[in-house]
Amino acid sequence: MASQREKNREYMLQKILDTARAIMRESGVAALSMHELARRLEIRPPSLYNYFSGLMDIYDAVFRLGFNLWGEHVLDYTKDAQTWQEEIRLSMEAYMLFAIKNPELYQLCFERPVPAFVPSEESLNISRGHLEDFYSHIASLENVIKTDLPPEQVADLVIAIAHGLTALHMSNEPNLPLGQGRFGVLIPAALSVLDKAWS
Amino acid sequence: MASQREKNREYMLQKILDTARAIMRESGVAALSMHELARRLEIRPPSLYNYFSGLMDIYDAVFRLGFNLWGEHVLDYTKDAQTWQEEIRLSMEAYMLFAIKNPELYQLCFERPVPAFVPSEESLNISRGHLEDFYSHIASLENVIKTDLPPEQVADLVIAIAHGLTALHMSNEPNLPLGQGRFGVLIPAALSVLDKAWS
DNA sequence: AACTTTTTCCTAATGTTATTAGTTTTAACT
DNA sequence: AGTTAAAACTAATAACATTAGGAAAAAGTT
Repeated sequence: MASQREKNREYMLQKILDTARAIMRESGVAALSMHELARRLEIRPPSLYNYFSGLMDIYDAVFRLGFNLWGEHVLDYTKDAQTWQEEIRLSMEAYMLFAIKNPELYQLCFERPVPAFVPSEESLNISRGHLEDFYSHIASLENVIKTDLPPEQVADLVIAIAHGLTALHMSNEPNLPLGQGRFGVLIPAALSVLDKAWS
Repeated sequence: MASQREKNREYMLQKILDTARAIMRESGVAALSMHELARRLEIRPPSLYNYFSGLMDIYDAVFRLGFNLWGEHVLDYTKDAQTWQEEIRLSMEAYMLFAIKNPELYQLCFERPVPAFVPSEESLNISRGHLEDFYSHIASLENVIKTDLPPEQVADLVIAIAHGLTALHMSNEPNLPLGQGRFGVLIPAALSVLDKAWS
């Protein structure tokens, strides 16, 4: 029983976030501005303050959206893993694939392209939650991965490799699909190294 | 036989770059502004245009400075390596150490904290030169590293791991010294994995 | 030491941005 | 149809980069 007013508000909020993402994707995450946003929505900049408390609040909403999509994406992409090698390969692929498919969300969530934007505590908690999930996922593989490293370090090392490969892929050949390009091609190489070391 | 005018100019150029680095270090790379710079130098903002063509030109000069220092730093830090393992360990340590000691240069040179800043061709060529150096360095180890990967991929994988560990160290615990913290501690772990895989 | 010239610095102005205050319009609810 | 709350507007402020044009200063020259 959402009132008409609530429905209108929801609709406008959605429209603002969609437009914000479009601007970030077209012109870079940092190109988002209240003026450009208002221009595309055919309203005056101050009207946006009826929906968000400021530009950073819009970034924060997109940040939260990004991590929610990220959570679903990883869960779905890694769901059929049978071995720890597959688990780690799919995790790395999921990371890079998310960046390729949603460059604006990847940049905002995993890099720091807008220095003035600092995610709110609430938003950070969402991202921390996903990290915890990954930690316990790796912890459940403790007995099958043959290494002296504690499971948190195994997880952190995997995260670091995935992040390194993805960051360099995105800054060199962001348009090449998964598995292609100077760094995109290296996920199997990284996995083979881990496999040889931990089997 | 530098004239007085040339000496004055050199002195002021140096003072501007030093102050720019101080601002970036204190308040973040993106906090650099002509106004703040002029404020600290006790001049009016337009006067800065006698020395640089604009804010982005100042970023470019610091970028170039950063890569020049980076080149010297790596050369010096890795000079005593005896084995390929040591070579790679020192390379990774050099990367993270440079970031810890010069966070403002690391961010500007290896991340993209100021989206409006795009390094000039001249500056990019300097950075490309250092990459080439690293490539040929790794290529010279081709016969001692036991892997099917071509040397460029070995180098890229090492770069990606070093970058991933460093980026995450800097966004989590930038003040902890080399070898400490969640990601700072992982260089030996990464090296052990590579050693087991490629020995 | 006086003169000339170039460099350096300044003031004033333009256009961009985020944001706030206060008011009017719109449209939902009664 | 009337009431009211939401959502839009205009106007204004303050920070910023940058340009134009002129004043001041310091170097180079006689």
